[in-house]
Amino acid sequence: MPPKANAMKNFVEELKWRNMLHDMTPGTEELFSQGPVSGYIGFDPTADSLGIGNMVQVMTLTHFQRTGNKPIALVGGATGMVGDPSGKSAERNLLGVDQLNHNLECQKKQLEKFLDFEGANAAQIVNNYDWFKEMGFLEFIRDVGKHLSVNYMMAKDSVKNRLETGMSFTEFSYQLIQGYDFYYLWKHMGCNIQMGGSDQWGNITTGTELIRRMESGNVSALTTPLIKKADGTKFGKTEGGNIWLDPMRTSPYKFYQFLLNTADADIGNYMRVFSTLGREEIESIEAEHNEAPHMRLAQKRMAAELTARVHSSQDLKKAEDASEVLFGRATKEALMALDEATILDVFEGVPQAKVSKSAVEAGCDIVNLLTEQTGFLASNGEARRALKENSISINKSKVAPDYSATSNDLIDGKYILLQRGKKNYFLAIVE
RNA sequence: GGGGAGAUACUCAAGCGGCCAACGAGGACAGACUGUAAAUCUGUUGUUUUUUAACUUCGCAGGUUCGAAUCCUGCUCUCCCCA
Repeated sequence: MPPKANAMKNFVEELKWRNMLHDMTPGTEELFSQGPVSGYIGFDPTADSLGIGNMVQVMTLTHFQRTGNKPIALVGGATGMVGDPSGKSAERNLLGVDQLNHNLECQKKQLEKFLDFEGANAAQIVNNYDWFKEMGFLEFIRDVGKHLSVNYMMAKDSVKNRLETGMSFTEFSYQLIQGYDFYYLWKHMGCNIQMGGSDQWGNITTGTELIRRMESGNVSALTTPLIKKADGTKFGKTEGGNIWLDPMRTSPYKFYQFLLNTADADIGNYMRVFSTLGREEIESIEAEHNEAPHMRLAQKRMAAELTARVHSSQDLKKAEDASEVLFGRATKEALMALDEATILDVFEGVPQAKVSKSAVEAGCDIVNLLTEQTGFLASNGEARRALKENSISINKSKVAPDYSATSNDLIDGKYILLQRGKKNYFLAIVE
């Protein structure tokens, strides 16, 4: 499914115009000028799904592959057992082995969707547990640990920041484990560069240093800037929590909505990072967007592309339909025309309650429907207040306080969409 | 251990015997406006079939009083000062 590599464009150049280059070791550009490169990025199995934040690194690999290079995605079966101290102010709790393996498997499946496993520069997914499981402690500290000084390791920010508050030996040794990964991939798979977020710079350079000291190897490191919103807040988080790639955690609809709500100030940057569109195309979309920002062409375009890539084009279609019904000028007619499956999908996650059919057929007073029948609103007083505010809609049309719901209001003979204001939905299932 | 201050609705914070369902601010929700944005303006924010009405609420339990969030007693908790 991922697009084939296009004409051999230079990866570093590609990252530069996408604003995705934060730092790289000297000699990195020469490395790419010599032909296809094999490189890797590691993923930490802290959860059983990748979050949208991880998409930055997924996209780094995607751009890497599209410029003709061979990507390796590493899932951290071994490193996950230890815990990366980077950016953490306190010791991490270790995950149980079962949990870890579960997370690993789930992340691996997700990663498989994004890379191309065919052709000359086919992607690979590896698990560092595979080469650590055989290795004994003595072997490791003798063959690997001997090459780096504690002084060197202590100079890393991830360690330095913890000297005051304390840090276990386990976390201290994390960089060595990750460094050895790089060595192993370099030695056995010809991997010449490790990439990652800028917070990984320290860990990555431990690897390049290790390779230099162990076998005088010369490899590169490259990091991408941490993506954040123009207002300085963290990307990928909402009041509702993290945005996940797993549809069970974050529905495709919510995923789509999250992207659609991107601020104008961020959209240009996001398009560069998250889409595979070329420079000219992005610039022309931006120009068009600036002509009529309220149309949010850029947001729609990016949300569509990413939703389709992460989920599927069917999921995208549903998300777009759902958005149209919820936010567009969808009329009562459009809503009434929806089939049952779409309704359930659109209103998945919307609070629901069952209402007896006989009550509705007899004509159900609106206040009663809002409170006793459904529990949508807390009290009769609140319901009356809301009605007075003209904020209650049934099936997208406003209703007066003296309204009575009847079977005419049923969608597909069994649903009534209640709404308070624009954003609060409630689905009454009548049966 | 001694002394002092306090506990009020989602949060902060007035009230110190009747006019208190309780000022005000923030938040939240809604309406107008709008781009499913921001800002702004307006309204609502204890329950009860709209009410000049009733009921439940001001840490907990009692008491004084025609009447208490407001006074008294005990309890619980929080904070501050001196040891």
